[in-house]
Amino acid sequence: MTTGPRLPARARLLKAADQVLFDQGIRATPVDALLQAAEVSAATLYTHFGSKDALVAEALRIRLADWQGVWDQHIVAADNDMARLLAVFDALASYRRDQDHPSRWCAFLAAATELPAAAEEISAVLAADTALLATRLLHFSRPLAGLRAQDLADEVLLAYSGTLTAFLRGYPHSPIDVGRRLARSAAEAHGRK
Amino acid sequence: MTTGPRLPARARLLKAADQVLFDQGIRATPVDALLQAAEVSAATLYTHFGSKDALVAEALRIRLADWQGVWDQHIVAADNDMARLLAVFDALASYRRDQDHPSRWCAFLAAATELPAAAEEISAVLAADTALLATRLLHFSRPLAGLRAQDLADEVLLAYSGTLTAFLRGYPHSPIDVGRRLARSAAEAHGRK
DNA sequence: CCAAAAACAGAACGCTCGTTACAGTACAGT
DNA sequence: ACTGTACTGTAACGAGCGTTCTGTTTTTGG
Repeated sequence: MTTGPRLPARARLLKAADQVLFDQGIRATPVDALLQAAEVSAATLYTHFGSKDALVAEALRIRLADWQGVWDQHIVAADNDMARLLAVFDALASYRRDQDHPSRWCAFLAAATELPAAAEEISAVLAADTALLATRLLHFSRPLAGLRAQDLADEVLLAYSGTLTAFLRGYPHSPIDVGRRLARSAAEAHGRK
Repeated sequence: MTTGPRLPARARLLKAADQVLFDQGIRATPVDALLQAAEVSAATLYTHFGSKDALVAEALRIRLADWQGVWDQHIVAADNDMARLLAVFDALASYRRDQDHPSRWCAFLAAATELPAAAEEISAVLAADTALLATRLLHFSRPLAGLRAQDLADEVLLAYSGTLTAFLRGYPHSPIDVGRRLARSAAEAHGRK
């Protein structure tokens, strides 16, 4: 534990939210548990965020930005078209290995499921995540599938989503490897034509 | 509307649970809404099931049995190895087309997400669903991938799960078709080797 | 060093939800 | 007709939750 000089209350709250909420469940975690994890008083939470939902939304936005950053790193490290397309799986592996971001499967999909009547704010993050994936995967699909790029991008997004879901199923065959294989064979199939 | 001679209370409850709970959200739907949808009084629910969670569990078990039945039909209708492997996607399409079973994406995955501290009873259904998928897909993979059957089965399960998740994302490119394509190219890739 | 802002602990409020209790009604089988 | 079972409508309870309030203490900056 790198306990440093103790973060300010707002940051502690966001960190606790990210670590507890998306791992134990959003609705299943009462505000009190969050306060305890963040070592913060109730009043502080509500002066900073106004509501639990707003804190959830902010934590989701930050998680999306973090995730995007990790993905970026794996993209620049890739040295060919196929590796760039598959970088999303390496990014997922490294993001999940990071103990700072435990989560049962996917924070965005979980939020959409747990808060169906979610404030615009919350469902917007899942939309943003989906849009980010769709845009980038389409971009990386072009050199591999040409006119069929959209089809390949759809397929890789599906493989990626399936990988996330496999964590929820507790399926034992290292989902990330399976997802990568699936995406690769889809890409090769398009390349052949 | 085929309003028949009105089902008994227990059946009305299970039907309402299946239709409302898995579409609007399990936790998001209060018991009162269920009672109203089933046209049943509170006492009746609790004499029959004992708790909301028990009703959820029973509705999930029935849904799994129904789904398995639909899948069965599409398996026997298939006339070659590839069609049998891909029948799971046709079954999904026909199950979703059925107005009796609306659901935002997948009842079992939703239940696992919404009720993380779920009674053994509830999480067991997701485990049973996963086991059913794993077993059957492995069986249908064998003639297509031989020794690599397990790998292919894992891949198809991932494609299937990804398809379900795509509904939650609201992704616009008919997820079932994408999933089927993905599964097919995985199978062909194994067949080639 | 002092004033202003930020954070604190803890109690309390109001609401929703799951669940139960109660008294009354429809209807089956014998 | 009688008895038991299934069901109804309504009201109430108790717990848990998100949120707010009060007064006090700590931190910060000029």
